[in-house]
Amino acid sequence: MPAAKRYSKKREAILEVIRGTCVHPTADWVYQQLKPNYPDLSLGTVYRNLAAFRQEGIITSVGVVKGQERFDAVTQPHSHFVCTECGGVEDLCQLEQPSELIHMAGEMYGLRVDRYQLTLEGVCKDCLKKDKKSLA
Amino acid sequence: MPAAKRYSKKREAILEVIRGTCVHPTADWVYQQLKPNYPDLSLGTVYRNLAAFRQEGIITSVGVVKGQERFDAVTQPHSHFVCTECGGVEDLCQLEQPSELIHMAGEMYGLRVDRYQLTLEGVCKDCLKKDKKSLA
DNA sequence: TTCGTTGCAAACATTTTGCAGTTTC
DNA sequence: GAAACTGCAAAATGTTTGCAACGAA
Repeated sequence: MPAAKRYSKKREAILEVIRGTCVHPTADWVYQQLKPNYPDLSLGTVYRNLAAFRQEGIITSVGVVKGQERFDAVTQPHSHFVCTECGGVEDLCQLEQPSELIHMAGEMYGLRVDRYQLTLEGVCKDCLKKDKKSLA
Repeated sequence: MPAAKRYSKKREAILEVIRGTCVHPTADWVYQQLKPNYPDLSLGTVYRNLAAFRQEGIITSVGVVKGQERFDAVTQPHSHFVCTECGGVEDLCQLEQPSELIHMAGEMYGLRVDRYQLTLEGVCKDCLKKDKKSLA
């Protein structure tokens, strides 16, 4: 791991992409977005930078959905909904966080809690609509 | 996918193993546990049965930790703590579930919520102890 | 005898890594 | 010029799958 850090146009672009979307992208999604403007971009670079961002705490991981890790530029705790049909991930910002509960849990169990995440799983609005249609 | 279902000693054993532990095992962990008693057991069989159990709702997935999926024989909603150092997963049964919140969220966003999960992430008791020691 | 189940190994998909060339400072 | 960054491709990892043999009903 490098001690100092240098500027990199591609790194900046990767961060911009993930900050500019709410789809909670995969590494490959970020790569596909940038490829047209950066034809010599490598998927490995995207992985490397995402890993670095995460370590710096600039981004966070929502978890693995259908085998692919999903990232999020919003690092403050908030809830997510994962659609098991389309794999979509939505923010549920209006859902309040059980932060007191979490704090208590740490003390109760003797743990250091760095992060927490409430994840709901089910079928999203669009997929529900599609499913209804295909039944007809 | 088969319509009817037949008995299988190995399937039973796999279920027994996952029901008899609280480590939230990986497929490979289950495999390693059974290998001594079932020398001709195949890892593929473990994967196939775990997938089937999950589809039947007999087991559930806690998520992917350090690249490996973790399973749980307890299917009713409860919270988990994941240690980012050792990869251990603990149940936090005493932590009450924000079930009303979840119910509201479904209606608010027009979603069908099938499952939810509160996951805390940090460093567990044992790893905290180890870390302290290695500092000395 | 039928057809679900399994072992085995090959196939797959995602992610990581080594290295040589390039870019930043 | 030193060291970080990148492209490329190979490697590593976890999981899935095809097929022939096996086993339960």
